[in-house]
Amino acid sequence: MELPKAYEQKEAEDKWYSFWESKGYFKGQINPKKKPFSIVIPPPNVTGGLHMGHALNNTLQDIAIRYKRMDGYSACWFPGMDHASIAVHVLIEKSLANRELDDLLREIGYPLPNDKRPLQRHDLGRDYFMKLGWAWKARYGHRIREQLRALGCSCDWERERFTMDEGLSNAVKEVFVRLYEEGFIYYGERLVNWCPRCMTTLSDLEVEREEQEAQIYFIRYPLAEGKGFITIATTRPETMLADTGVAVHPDDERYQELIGKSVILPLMNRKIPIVGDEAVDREFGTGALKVTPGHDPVDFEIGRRHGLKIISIFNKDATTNDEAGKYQKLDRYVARERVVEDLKSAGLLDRIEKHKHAIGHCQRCNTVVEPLLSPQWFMRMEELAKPAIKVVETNDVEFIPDRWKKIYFDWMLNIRDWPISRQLWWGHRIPAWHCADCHEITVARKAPAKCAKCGSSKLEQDPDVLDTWFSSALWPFSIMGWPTETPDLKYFYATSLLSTGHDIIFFWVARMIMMGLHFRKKIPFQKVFFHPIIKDAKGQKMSKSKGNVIDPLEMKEEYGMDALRFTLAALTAKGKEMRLAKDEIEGYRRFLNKLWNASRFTLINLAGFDPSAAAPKKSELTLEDRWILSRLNRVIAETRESLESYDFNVTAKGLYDFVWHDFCDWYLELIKPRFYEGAAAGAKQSAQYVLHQTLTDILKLLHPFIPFITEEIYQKLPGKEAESIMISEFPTSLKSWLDESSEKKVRAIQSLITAIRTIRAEMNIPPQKPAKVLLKIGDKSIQKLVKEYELFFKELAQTEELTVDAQIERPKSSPVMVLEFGEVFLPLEGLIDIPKEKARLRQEMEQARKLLDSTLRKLNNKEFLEKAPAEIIEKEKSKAQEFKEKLERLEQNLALLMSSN
RNA sequence: GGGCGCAUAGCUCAGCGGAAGAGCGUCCGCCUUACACGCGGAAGGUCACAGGUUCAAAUCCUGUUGCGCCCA
Repeated sequence: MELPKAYEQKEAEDKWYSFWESKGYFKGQINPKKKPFSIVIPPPNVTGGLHMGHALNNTLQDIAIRYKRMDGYSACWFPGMDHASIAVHVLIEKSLANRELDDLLREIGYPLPNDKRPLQRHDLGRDYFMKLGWAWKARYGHRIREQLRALGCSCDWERERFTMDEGLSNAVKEVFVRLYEEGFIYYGERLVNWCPRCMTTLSDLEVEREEQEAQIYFIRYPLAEGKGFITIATTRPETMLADTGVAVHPDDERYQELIGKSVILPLMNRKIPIVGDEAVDREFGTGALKVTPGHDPVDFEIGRRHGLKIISIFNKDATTNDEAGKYQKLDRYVARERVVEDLKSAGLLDRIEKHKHAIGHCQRCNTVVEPLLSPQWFMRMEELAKPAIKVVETNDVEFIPDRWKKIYFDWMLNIRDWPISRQLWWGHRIPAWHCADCHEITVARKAPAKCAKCGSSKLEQDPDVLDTWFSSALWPFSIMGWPTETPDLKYFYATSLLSTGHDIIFFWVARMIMMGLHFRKKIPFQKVFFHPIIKDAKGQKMSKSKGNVIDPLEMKEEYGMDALRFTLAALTAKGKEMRLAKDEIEGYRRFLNKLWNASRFTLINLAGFDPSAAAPKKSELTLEDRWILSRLNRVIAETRESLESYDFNVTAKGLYDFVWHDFCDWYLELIKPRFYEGAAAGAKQSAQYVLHQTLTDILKLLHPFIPFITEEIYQKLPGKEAESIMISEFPTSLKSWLDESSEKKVRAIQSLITAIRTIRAEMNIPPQKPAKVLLKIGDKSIQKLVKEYELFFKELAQTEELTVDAQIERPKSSPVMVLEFGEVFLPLEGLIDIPKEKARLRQEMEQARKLLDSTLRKLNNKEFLEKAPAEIIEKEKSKAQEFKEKLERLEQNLALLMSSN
C-alpha cells in the first residue's frame, strides 16, 4: 500500500478522531488487572474559546495519557469545564450592556425591550440571569469541547463534568455544610477587598498589584492640646474623612510625648487620639500614620488593637456616603480633589511628593479595589494547610519542577483565612438561610422550613454565591461522584498527574490538596507538572489587546494540529516561560513532512514484504541494520526515560534527531542499493524487515505527540498488530539489540564519507561527478571496513576508485581532510587554491592543538592522575593519542603543501 | 522591602561537574526517481562580570551588574 504524495492533514485529523472515539478507545475502563493512570483536566473556564496556553497544557496531558494507555495502563482522562463565576458573570454583564446576547435572551424567552438600551443584570432578575448563564455555558461549552477534540485530546467524554452540574453542586453543598459544622467556615464582618465595578468581594489572590506613579500627601493635623501639628503622610487623602486615630511607633523619639494625646481631624473637626503601635514604619513618610480602620487593612488591625472607632465613608460603588459630611455623593477621586483643595486653603497641606506604589486592581475588570468593611463568609485555612504542607514535603505529592515547592510552602505557611462569598449571581449559591426574626443563620443541605433557633419560617437564603475556586478545589473527587463512594473513586483516585500552569498554584493546586486530604484523607494527585507560560516571540504575554495572540485553531488550519502539538512539546523545557512563533511551528511541520516522505519511501519498498514471515536471524542482518536497531533501542529507552520525567523537549528532540538524522539521512540512504534491481533477495528481505520494524516503532514512539499523522501512516503498514496505533503496544528497549561495535563502525564510515563530501564541496567538485579517493588509514580493522563497504562510499560520496592503505603518498595538488584515524586525499586534475587550503589546515591545526593541550594539561597533572576516576583518565589518554596523531598528520600535510608549490 | 528565576552562536533556546549543542537565520554547491516542506557542505561562541571550591567549572558556591516573575 502506498502513501499519497502529500499528507492531507485536515482530512486525516477528523477521520481518525471520529474513528478512535467510535471504537471507544478514550473510555476509561475499571480493570483490576491493570494499573490505573488518571488525569483530571484543569477545567477550562466557559468564558470563551481556548487559547494557546490551553493548547499547550492539553497537548501535554494527551501525550502523557496516550503514552500510558499504550504502555498497558488503564488510562482515563476526565474532561470538563468550570463555570468561572466572576469571569463569566462579568462577561455576561458586559455583553448584556452591549446587547450582544439578544439571541440567547430570545432563546430563554426573556421579553426583550424594543429599544437598544444597555441591559443590566437587574433588568433580568436572578432567575433569567441564571437561565442566561446556562445558555451561555451551552454555547461556549460546546465550543471548548470541539476545540479539545480538534487538539486530538483523548478524553473520556462520557465522564465529562461541569462544576455546576447537579452532582458537583451537591458536593459543594456537602463540603460547605461539613466545613461549617466543623467550624472551618464562619460568617463575619471583616475588611475585605471590594471591586466597586463587579460589586463583589475578592480574595487577596484575585487582586493584582500594579506599580503606579502616584502622589503622597503630607497633611498637618493640629494637636488638640496646645499649639502645633503632627504631620502625617498618605497616598489616599480622601480617606482622612474616616480617620479615627493617628499612630506613631512607640519607640520613635520624635513623637514620644504625643502618644496618648489627641489631634483635631481637619475638615471634620473630630478629636481623635494619637496611639503608639509597632506596625508603624518609622522610615515611611513622617513616621506618623493616619489611622483609617474602615478603609485600610493595616489600619484596621491597629484600630482593633487600640479600640478605635470604625467609620466607612464609601458606598459599594466607591462613592462617598453621608459619613463623609459635605463631601458625600462624590466619586472617590473627586472626593480626593476636594479634600486636597480644602486642606490647601486651610493651610494644612504641607506638601505633595511623587510616590511610586503598588495599587490593587480587580483581576477581572482592572478597577482599583477598595478595602471595604462587609459581612462575608470565610474559611479558616491554617489547620487545613498543615497536612497539605506535609504531603509536599514528603514528596507524596511531587512537584515538577520542584522549585515550585518553595513558592507553595511560603504561601501555605503564611496562609490567611479565605473569603469565600461573592456578591454575584452566577455560581453556587451559599446553602445558608438568614432568619428575619432572630437573625440566626441556618446552614443546611436542603432549604430548611424554619429557623433552627427560633422556629420562624421567615427565612431567606443568603444571596451570595461561592468563589469559583471553592468548587474547583473539589474537582478531583467531585468529578468522580463524591460524596458517593463510586467505583471510579475507588479505582482512579488519587489521580496520577495534574498538569497546570504555575500561575494557579495557590488558587487551585494548594486548595485541591487541602480539600482532597480533608475529605478523602488522600492526596488528589501524585504528581503536579507545572508547564511554562507561553509568550510571543518577543517574550510578551499573548493578549488580544496587544494583538499578538497565536490562535491554536488557526495554526491547525495553517500547519495541522500535529505540527502545533509537536512544536509545543518541543518547546516545553523546565523553564518558567516559552516563546512561540509561527516559524517554530513551520519548522516542525517540515519534520512531519520528512516523516511522511520517509514513510512513503518505506511503503514503496515494502512491496512484496511478508510481515508474517520469520524474522531474519541476527547474523543475516547487515552492519547498517544492526546499527539502526541499536540506535532505535537506545532511543526507545531515552524516550521512556524523558517521558517519565516530563522532559517533553528532550523526548521531542531525541525523536526528531533519530528520525531525521539517523533514519532518513543515513539508514535509508545506506539501504537503497539493497532495493536496486539485481540486488540479492536476502539483502532486500532483511532490509524490509528492519525498515518495517524501525518505522513501526518510530510511529509508536511519536504517536503520543503527533497522533493523527502516525495513525494515518500506521494504518497503511502491512501486518499491523492492532487496529489502531492508539491501542498498540508502546515499544520496549531490548538490551540485546544494543550493539556498540556496529555503532562504532558506522560512525567511522560516516566520518569518512563526510570528509570526502567536505572536500568535494570546498573544491567545488560537482556532486554528480565521480571522484578518485585515497584513504591513508593505519588501522587494519578500518581498512577492512572501508573495503567491505565500498558501495556506501560510491553511493553516498560518489567515489569511483577508492584506495585504502597505510602508506599513501599525498598526490600533488590534492586537498586533504585529516581525521583522528587517517587522512583523506582527493587528487585533483586542476589546481587547488593553495592559500585557502593552507588557511584551512592551519585552522584545523589550531583546533587540534587546543584540544591536545587541554588533555595534556590534565595528564601532566599528578593530582588528576591520582584523583580522577580511572575511566576518565583512560578517556583522556586515548583522546591525547588521537589529537596527537591528527596534529602530526596536519603538520605533515601543511609542510608538504608549503614545499610542493 | 522579602523571595524566586534568567544571562550560552545574529535570533530563540537546550545542556547544569569530565572534548561547547540544536532549530531558525547567514554563506557556498545541488531539481541525486521518499521529500526543494528537500539534499550536501561551511562560517559563527574568553558560555554576563569578579572571586572561590575542585584533579577538572558553561555546569557547584559567593558577590556584582542587567533583565523578568511572585509575594508584601
